[in-house]
Amino acid sequence: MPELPFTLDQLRILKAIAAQGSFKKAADLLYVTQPAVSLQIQNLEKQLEITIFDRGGRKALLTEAGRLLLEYCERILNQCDEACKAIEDLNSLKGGTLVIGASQTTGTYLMPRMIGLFRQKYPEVSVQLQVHSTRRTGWSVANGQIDLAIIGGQLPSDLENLLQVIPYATDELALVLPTKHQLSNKKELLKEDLYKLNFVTLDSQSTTRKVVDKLLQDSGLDIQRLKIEMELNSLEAIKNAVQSGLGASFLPVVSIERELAAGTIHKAFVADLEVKRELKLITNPSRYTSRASEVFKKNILPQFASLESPLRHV
Amino acid sequence: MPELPFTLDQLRILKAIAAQGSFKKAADLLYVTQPAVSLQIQNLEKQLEITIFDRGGRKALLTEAGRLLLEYCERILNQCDEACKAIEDLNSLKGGTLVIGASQTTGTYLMPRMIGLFRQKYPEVSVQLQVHSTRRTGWSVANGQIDLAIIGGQLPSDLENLLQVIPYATDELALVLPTKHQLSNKKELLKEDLYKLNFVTLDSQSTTRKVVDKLLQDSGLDIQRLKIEMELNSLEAIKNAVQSGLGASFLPVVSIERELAAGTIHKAFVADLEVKRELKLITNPSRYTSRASEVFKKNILPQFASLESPLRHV
DNA sequence: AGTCTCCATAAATTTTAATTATTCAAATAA
DNA sequence: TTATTTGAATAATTAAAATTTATGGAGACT
Repeated sequence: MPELPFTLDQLRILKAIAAQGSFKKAADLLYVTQPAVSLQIQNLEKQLEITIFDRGGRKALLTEAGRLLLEYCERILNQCDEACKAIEDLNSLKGGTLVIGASQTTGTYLMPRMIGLFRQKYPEVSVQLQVHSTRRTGWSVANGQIDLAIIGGQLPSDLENLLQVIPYATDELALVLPTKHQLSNKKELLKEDLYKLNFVTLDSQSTTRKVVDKLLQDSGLDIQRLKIEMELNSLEAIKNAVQSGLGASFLPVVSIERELAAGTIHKAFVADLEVKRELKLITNPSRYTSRASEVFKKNILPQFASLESPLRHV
Repeated sequence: MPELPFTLDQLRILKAIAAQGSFKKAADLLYVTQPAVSLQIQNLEKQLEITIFDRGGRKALLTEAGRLLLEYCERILNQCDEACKAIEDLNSLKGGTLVIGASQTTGTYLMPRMIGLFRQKYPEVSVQLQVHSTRRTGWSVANGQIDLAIIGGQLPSDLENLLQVIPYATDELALVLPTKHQLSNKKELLKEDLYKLNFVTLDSQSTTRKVVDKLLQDSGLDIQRLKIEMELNSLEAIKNAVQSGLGASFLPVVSIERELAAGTIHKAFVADLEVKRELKLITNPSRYTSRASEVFKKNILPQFASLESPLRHV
C-alpha cells in the first residue's frame, strides 16, 4: 500500500488557484487565509518534487507539471462529487435496492401489492423479491442477504432468538369448496363434515401445510381421518383443482380474493373452527438497516397490517 | 465550493478493510493501529450519514451504501495512483514536453541533431521546436511559451536584461562559391576580391543577414559596393543558387557541411576576414525550469558547444 | 464456562493544519 | 524616482485532527 503524496484538500486548493489565477483569491473562495493556501501548495510541491505554479508575474501560472496535475485533479474531484451525489441519493431513497423475502403465499398474493405501493412512492429504489421457504428466508435475513421478510410459519428456534419477529397481520386459512359441491349450500359446516370431504393440499413439507395441520389438530380434529385426494406444491394448482371440483382445501384468504369475488370458488364456514395464522415481519436487529428497509417497514407495511398489529402504532 | 465529506486516507482505509474483510488486518496492512482505522471509518460514516460496514459477524461486510462508496473509492484511488505515476514520469523525464526555440539556421541544421540526441536518451519526452525570428523567440522565452532557445542574433535590449543569455558556440559564416567559379581555385582571397563577386543573400530583414552585414562592415568593407544578385528568404534556396553558379554567399558552415563533403560547393578563405557570430542560449531565470529543459541544457547542449563555451564547464 | 479475536471507546499524545502578524518583492501610481 | 498597493512567503502561535496506548465488551471457537 503506497502512501498518498497528496490530500483532497490540496487538490481542491490547486484547482481553486488555477481557476482564480491567484493564491489570495483562492483563499477567499475557500474561506481560509492566504498562508494556509501557500503552505498547502508548498507541501504538495515538496511531496511530489515538482513546481506547480510560476509565482513570478501578476498571476499565478501553472507549470507543465502543474497542468498535468490539474488534469488529474479535476477528474478526481469530479469523481468525489459524483460519489457524494450517489450517497445522497441513496440516503434520500432515490437509489439503492431493497431485498424482501417472503413465503410462497405472501410472495404471490400480498407482496406484489405492497411493492407496488412502495415503488409508487420511491420509484428510484429497485426492489427485489425472493420467494423461499420460511427456513431459508430466515437464514437469508440472518446473514443479511435479505433486508426484511414476511413469513407465515414458525422459525427454527435458533433463528427465532437471533432475529426480530414482529406479528404483523392475521391471515385466515379458509376452507374452500367447489361451488357445485353439495356442502356449499350449507350456511355453516360442522367439524364432522370435514371428514366427508376430499382434500387437495400442499405437500407435507410446506410451512403452510404444517400450520394448517397443527391448527386443525389443536382444534380437536383427527387429521389422519381427513381424506387427502392429492398433494400439490402450488397454491394456484390447488385453486384450479378446487374450482374443477376435485376437492376442498384450506387456503389463505388473500390468495382467493379474486375467485371469491368472481364466485368461482366457495368459502365455507365451520362452527368452532378458526384456522388463522400470524404473518410475521422478520428483520435482523444486529445488521445495518437500510433507509429503504426502514421506510418500507414504517410506511408501507402498516397499510396492509391488521388493526391489532404492533406496526399500526409505530 | 462544497466541503469534502471525506479524505483520501479514509478511502484508502475503506478499501483496505473491504479487501481484508477485517478492521484489524486493514490496520496492519496500513501500518497503523486498529483504533485509528475504526475512528476513521466512524468519521466517514458520520460525515456521509451512512453505515458502511456490518460489524456483526466474523467478517466486516459492506452494506449497500458501503459497496456503492467502494466503487467510487476504487476509481478515485486509481486516478490518484495514475496522477502519481504521471508526475513521476515527468520527473524522471519519461514524459512531458520540451519546447525549444531557434532561428532559421540553427533550427534547420543544428537543432535536429541535438533533439535527436536528446530523444535518444529520453525517448518519452516529446520535443517541440519552434523556428521564429530572434525577436519573437526572445519574447516567447520571456513569457514562458518556450523553455529555452538558441539564437544567433542580437536581442532587443529590454529582453537582454530580462533573460539569461549564455554564449554557447561560435558559428562561422563562410564565404561559399560555385565550384566552377574562377576564384574557387585561389588558395586565399583578398577582401578586394569580394567586390568582384555577385552575391545571393538572405533578405535584409533576416537576423543572419544583419549579422553578416555588420561583421563585413566592421572589417572595413563597404557593403554598398558588394553586388547583390538576388535576395532569397531560405538558406536552402541560396545554397541551390550558389551550386547553380548564380553567385556567392556567406552561409553558416553548419548549413553546408553536406555540400562541402560532396564537393558541390566551394568554401573560400579570405585574408584578414573572419565572419563569426556567437550562438547564444537564452532562458528565463524567473520562470520554472522543467526537468527536461534542465537536462537538455546540462547534458545535450555541451556536446555541440565549442570548446571555449561556458557550457563546457557546467 | 473459558479463551481468543475483533471491534469500540476513552484519554493522552503527537502530528498536522490554520491563524495572526510580519516581511519581501513586484507592480502601480504620484 | 519614490511611495503605495498588492500578492505571496515566512515565523510563531494557536487550534484541530489523527494516532497511540490502554481498556472494555461481544461474539466465536475450544
